[in-house]
Amino acid sequence: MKRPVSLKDLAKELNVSISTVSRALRNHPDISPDMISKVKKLAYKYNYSPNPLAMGLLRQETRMIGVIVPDLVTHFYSSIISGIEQVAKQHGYYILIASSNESYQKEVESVHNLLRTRVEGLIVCLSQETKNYDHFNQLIENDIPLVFFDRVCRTNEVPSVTADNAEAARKIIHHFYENGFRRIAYINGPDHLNISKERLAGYLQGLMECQLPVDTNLLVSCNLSPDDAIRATRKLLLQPTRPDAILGINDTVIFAAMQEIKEQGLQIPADIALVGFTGEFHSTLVEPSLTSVIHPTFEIGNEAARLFFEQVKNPKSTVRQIMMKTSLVIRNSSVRSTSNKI
Amino acid sequence: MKRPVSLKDLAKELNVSISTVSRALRNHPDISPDMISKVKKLAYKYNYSPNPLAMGLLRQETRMIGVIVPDLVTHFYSSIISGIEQVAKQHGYYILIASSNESYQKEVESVHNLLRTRVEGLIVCLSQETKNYDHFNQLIENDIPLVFFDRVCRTNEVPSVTADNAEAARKIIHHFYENGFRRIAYINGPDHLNISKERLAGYLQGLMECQLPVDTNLLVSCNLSPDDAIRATRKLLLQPTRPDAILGINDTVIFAAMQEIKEQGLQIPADIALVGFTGEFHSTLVEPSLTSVIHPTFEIGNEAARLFFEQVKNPKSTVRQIMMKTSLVIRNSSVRSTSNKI
DNA sequence: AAGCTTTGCGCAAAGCTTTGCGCTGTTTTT
DNA sequence: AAAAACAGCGCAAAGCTTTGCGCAAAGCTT
Repeated sequence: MKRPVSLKDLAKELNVSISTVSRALRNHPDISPDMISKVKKLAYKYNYSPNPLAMGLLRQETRMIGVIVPDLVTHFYSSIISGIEQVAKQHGYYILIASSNESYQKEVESVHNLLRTRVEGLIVCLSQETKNYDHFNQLIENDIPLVFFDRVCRTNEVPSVTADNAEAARKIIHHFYENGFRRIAYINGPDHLNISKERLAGYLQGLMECQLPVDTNLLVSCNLSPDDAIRATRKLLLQPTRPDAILGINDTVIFAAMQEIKEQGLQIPADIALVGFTGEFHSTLVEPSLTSVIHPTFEIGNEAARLFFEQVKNPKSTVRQIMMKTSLVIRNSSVRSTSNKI
Repeated sequence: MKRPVSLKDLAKELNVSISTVSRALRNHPDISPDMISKVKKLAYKYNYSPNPLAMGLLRQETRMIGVIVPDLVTHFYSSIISGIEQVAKQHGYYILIASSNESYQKEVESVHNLLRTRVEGLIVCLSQETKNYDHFNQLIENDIPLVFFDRVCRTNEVPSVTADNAEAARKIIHHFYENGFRRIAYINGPDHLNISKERLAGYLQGLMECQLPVDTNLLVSCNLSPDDAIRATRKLLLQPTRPDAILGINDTVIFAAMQEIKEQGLQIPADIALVGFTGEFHSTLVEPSLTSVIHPTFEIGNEAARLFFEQVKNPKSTVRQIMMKTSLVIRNSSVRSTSNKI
């Protein structure tokens, strides 16, 4: 791999100093028009572009953002990453992606690795396992830009973008209620996650508003793996009186539930209605199509990046929390009417 | 954002020269044990880590790989990216991801942008639109490491990783044949793509081997969007004698076809059998579950990265083409027996 | 024609790291 | 005890860019 041409190379060929070449390329008034055009011509010929390493060293900026997500292969995260990338690009920034694979250990490592590479800051969605948040101290203490999204923490110190989880869960309960469902179960995620807490709160509030009793038998938790979701579903189905509707903390969980319910020969939504969260792409393709809360993933990424650049511009900017509106898309898994929707 | 500590900072605090600090941290024999431990202690205290920009400048390496994919949100690509990332990490490299969004224009831009940031090379899957390959000249002429995967070009100059597309398509035809299907249609992708050509070749060979006639009415093309796939499907369904089986160039296409077929009130696989390509995650969730050729995506990423590092180590290494074995996973969309598989 | 301004360019430092070489002061050799 | 060896550290360059300042030559003023 040949070394790219540098100012030095151009300067040598033109028999001028490096500074002259540098100034010529930037149209500095000290440089004669003749020289400017000669330099630019040569630069074009050799396809010169400034070395970002040198610039980074000089300006103390790398124009790179570290992004940590629980996984790369879920549509939810990749779509958010797309959203981040779009805004980053507009600012001339690149993103460095690291996946925690839902592991606290790997998340901590990723934070350190990314900081070592001198990213200018981090945009992070916490791993499922993460309960301790000390690995962000270094960022916070040194005013290194940091933004959380979806799964967040330390919200009084760190800006974040989340969905209106409680509100969304509330709406789902009302939707179930209006469609005649009364024994509404909820498969929650790990207790320490904000998304779990918020959605649970919405679930409870929804029940209250609909004057439905809270039955703790209808409340189960799982880590977010399909296997554990199946286990949780079985637990629900073993109740003396089965739930007639299940809300899942996300679509992965609800897909697993769906599989288990079918396995047991039950009909959806005749026997049990389902509603998921986050609106993975295949919601429309499963049978029956899945009612789900759609997250504006791309926009969440956009907003997260914008919060990031707010901090880059002003390290002491106020800590803002952005809450994104979700929308409940009603499909066949939660309505008993014979008319097929969507 | 505070500046990270540098060797200079450590040197000043210890009243020694920068070189001494640098050598101490690397256990250089010229440095006394006392000094070494003093330096290391301080470095640990201040959490020192070498500035990669300075190192990059010195060693003329950035330890970054540019990766260009048609999109970020498909499981196929994000999984391959995971595979690339794994091997990259092992080598202490980071990857810079750019999405072409299936646009030739954006692909060309991405190549230039990434080269400007001084990535050490590129791992690329061509966009659907790309028919001209000149934007890779710069890489090839300057021995900058380059690897293609899945959608490839200039294979005598550039190493690549592909799937055994022809073989896979062939096997699908045989599978259809064995299950009693005779009018087998194929929805192909853009003609200029190698994956289109190869799968078409396998389709034709499969027909021949099964002694089925080639009916050009059963051969339609689409760009890879769901909308165009629906259009192509309609065209097939309008035939005087409908096909009784459809092979799609990938799962996105076949999902669209599935939707359209259901829309028209036809049964799968009773009226029409389906087989897809690339094995997106939700294949198991659709109804009926989709028979599909599974690509070893993660391994494709691994291999691509390995080919990349072969070039990094030896710029003149031989141009290798790796072909990965796929596997046909048979589910319900392509078998008429009453016994449910998977 | 002498002095002043302007024009056009080069020097050098800073940002950070590694490393060949040189330089002291001490220890060992004979 | 003088010479040789060695231990332990610093200088400076290289990698690339920008920019304040200095300097020379040319042009201008009166």
